[in-house]
Amino acid sequence: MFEALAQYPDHLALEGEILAWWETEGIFDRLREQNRGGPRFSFMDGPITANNPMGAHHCWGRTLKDVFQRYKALQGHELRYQNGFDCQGLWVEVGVERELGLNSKREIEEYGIAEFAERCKQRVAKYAEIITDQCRRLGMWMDWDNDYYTFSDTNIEYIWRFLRECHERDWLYLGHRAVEWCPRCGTSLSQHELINSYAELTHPSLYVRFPLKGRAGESLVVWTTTPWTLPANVAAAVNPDAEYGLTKSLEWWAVERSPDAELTRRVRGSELVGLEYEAPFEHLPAQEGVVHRVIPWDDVSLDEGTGIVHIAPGAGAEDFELSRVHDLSVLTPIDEAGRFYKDYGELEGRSTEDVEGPITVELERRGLLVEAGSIVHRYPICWRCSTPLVFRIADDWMIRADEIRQPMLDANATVEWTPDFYSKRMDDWLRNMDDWNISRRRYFGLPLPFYPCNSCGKLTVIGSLAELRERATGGLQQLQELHRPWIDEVPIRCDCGAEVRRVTEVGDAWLDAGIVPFSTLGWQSPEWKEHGYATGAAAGLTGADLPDHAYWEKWYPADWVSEMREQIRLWFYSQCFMSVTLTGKSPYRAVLTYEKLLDEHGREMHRSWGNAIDAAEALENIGADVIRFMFCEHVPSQNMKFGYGPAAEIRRRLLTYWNSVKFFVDYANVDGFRPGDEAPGELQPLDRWLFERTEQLVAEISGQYERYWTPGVMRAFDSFVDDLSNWYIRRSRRRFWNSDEVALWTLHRALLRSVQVIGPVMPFLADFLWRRLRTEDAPVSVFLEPWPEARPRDEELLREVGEVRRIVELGRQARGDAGLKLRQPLRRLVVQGAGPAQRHSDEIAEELRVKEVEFAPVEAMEVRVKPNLPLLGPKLGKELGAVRSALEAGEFEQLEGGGVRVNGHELGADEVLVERRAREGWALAADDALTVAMTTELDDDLRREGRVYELIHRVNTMRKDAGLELTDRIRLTLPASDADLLEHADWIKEEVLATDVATDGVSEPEIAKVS
RNA sequence: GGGCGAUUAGCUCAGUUGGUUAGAGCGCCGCUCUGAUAAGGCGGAGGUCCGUGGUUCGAAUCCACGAUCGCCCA
Repeated sequence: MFEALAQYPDHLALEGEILAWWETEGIFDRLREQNRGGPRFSFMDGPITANNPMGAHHCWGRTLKDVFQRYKALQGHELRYQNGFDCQGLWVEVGVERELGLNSKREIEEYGIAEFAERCKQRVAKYAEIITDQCRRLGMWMDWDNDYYTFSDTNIEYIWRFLRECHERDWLYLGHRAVEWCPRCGTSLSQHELINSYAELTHPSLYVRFPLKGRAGESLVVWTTTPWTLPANVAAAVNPDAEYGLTKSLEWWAVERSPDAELTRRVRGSELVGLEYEAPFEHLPAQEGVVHRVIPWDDVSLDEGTGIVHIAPGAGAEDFELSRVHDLSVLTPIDEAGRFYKDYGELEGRSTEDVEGPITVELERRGLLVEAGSIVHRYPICWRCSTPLVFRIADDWMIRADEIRQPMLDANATVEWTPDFYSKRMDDWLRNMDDWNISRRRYFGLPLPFYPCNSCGKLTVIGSLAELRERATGGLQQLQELHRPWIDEVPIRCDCGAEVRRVTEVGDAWLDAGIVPFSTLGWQSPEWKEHGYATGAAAGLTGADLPDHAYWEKWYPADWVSEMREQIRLWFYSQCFMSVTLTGKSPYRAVLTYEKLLDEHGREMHRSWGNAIDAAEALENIGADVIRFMFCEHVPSQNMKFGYGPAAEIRRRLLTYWNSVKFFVDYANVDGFRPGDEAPGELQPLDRWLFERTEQLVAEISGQYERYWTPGVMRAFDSFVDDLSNWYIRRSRRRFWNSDEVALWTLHRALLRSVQVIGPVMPFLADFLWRRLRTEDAPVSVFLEPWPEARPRDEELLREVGEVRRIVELGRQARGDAGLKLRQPLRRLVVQGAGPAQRHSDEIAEELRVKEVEFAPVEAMEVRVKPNLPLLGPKLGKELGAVRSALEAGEFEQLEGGGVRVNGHELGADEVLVERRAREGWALAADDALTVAMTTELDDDLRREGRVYELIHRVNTMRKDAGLELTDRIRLTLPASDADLLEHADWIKEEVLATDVATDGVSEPEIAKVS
């Protein structure tokens, strides 16, 4: 017996059941055991930040990762299944700050860096556990006890090795420049952290007068949206080629920016260069000795502002660059927290926002304000805490990118990207990448192993813990892990003999993630250490081994990685940077990338908008299989609209498949069917077709998995389910009622195969169904059954049945047009243009309920003759246009055998397409290849048969309404007016399972159950 | 300003070598099947396949230019 299926799948319940069963039976372990020693499939998991529970968008990537790992495993590959957690850096720090209610670096330091680090570790441990549970619930099979944690000492040491390599190549330097700075976090951010972090903000829009010296009454007018930068002004830039004009109120503007003003003088920008002016805040101590001049700058825009740009090198990136060219003073107005230094008078200690009002008032008071308003524009904000960023001069540790740029481009050329155009995005990023700013002035992160010596000036970069120990002058006892504050208490001896302390900066978190192909695979580890990866902060969190170099050789580089698109400038980049530096080649061979998750109306998901769906919520309400189905069906290069509406649709679509299985189980059980290896009899044509159709499914789906293209997998599955349900099962229903074991065997086999190939996408449903359908000698789980090999297919048979289905469709269309419902039998059907479908005339007759089927030319009125383009295009070339219009105009002559003569060409029957219309007494439908026509005339016999079909339908509906079982027998009583139907009494009895049928004085048919 | 995508039915989206009447799901209307039945099937309405040029016998598809939107760089 097969265990019966409920009427509808309860996804949540069955997923819970399967999840528990996987666990108790150790299915995943058995799969890994089975594949041990198989060909490797190396997948490298990009670390997920263990700082929050998962959002719905995480399920996208996690689904894809699991789908392809499962597929490869089903093919017998050995996999590592190592999951990774991103554990340190600004992200985690900000989470902990919020948790503790800390709001500045000063408060963190007061709280204590050691305690703060402990809280960071606790937070990571907590969310790693939550994320793990959520991934499990999603059906992800990973080696959950052996995750990598990027804050392990092992990981840190490998980054140290990389940094020392950079130092040996002379790529490391301390950059001095204007950088984007988060005043709340108190650190600069690097190029790849700025993207996507913009907000529409309202800022002041001020037009300010800079009085020119020695030009009585004349002023430059500049425009600024950052009044706080005015106290640091040292120059004004004009476009040397642009035209500037003096207005009647003696103000200089670019002519283009003041088109309506009456100008008293016009000059080129170059003529203004060198003039000196009075800066609005030159009375401040910080401004002492600064000469304010007009400088030329080709990039001065004439699209906004006044065409004259105020320059503050200490508060803007381009301004800073200009300061080098023109030897300008650099005034740094604000400190790490974004507050004014003390030589800025009464601005001291105030934030950039706080001073906006006072500065505006002051300008107004001194008559320097031409116009004040406000502007809404896109402005960069901190990616973690959303504080608007400012520019600051800072000394940051940088890695030079120029030397590695071309090798990285070369490496990227070897990578197979899906979708392929992302390869160009990566190239573009690489061509444009700046030097890598790796330093963050923070607490819980990778400690940069930089020890600059104040006495001899040498920079020592420590490459390993062993080296640190060797060179340490103290502090080793308290070094519990390679994190602040402990690491800061370990000074080293410089080559010159001086004691040197580490710089206080920590590293960019993308160093942590990028080193993973080395740290987790034991790149330079001389020996295998069991559980050796769980070092430092990761101790106790994971049982991961530290493998040896041979292992690295085996598993590097990854065959495949998959992350969202923004990882191009993050993980794909940092990983590639580090790999190309250390090995000269790309760390991954193939990449699958996907876009962004939006809500179901296409808006971004935001917690504050109330439209965000987190993973827990989605899993509880939608279920894992349906979520996975949705992600797999979606084309990854497009943003995806996710929500409960689309989920409900998927659930409904899955019903057809569920019903197909349920149909099989119900009938197999009625008959006590036990499937064997071999068919229990000769396959009928339709069985052979389904057999081939199933082979085709396997081949198609395998091909789509091979190209990492889940939409192709889903399309193949969808069309198979349609063929299975709406052709094979429907056509074969009668055979199932009659316990035809060959049909049951064929259907069973098709179901097993389809369950198997869709298993990677919907693992719960697949195993649930597999467990009901499997034979006793089959593995208990679908994931322990080797992937089926697609055998050579009988394409001819697939085409043949395709043609039959097309004929039936056209026949239904013809019936519909003529208003003849299917219950009314018709006399004759003529099909023209059919090939192999001729072997299926009985099936066609039955589907279309006609008495005779004839394959012959249809006699019909010919309406139009059209050229068969694929044939005639190549043959006629330019002539085709003339032939086409002649045919359209009816200027042709018909030939024997269906050809035509037109414009001097003789075209064969296959080279033209004839459109027809039905004659009187016929219903007709046609496409280009096939024409189907049937007689519409009814005689008494046909009408009577039609009534019998109506009766059977009605009685069966009554049976159902009366709640009878499929096997219950009835007695049927008909009204006297239906006496003529008794001619078909045997047929009726068979169809409604009646022991007898008779007429009586009833007005409507009546049924009674026979006990 | 440079680069990468997208633009197809009311909505959501497919469309892999250029081919006749451009598809699917949802929604709407009508019909229909019925031992899969709170499903299924058929049909209809609804498309200048963003626009303009070009290549070609033939373009949603290839090329160029432009528009709009999204993303990346400057």
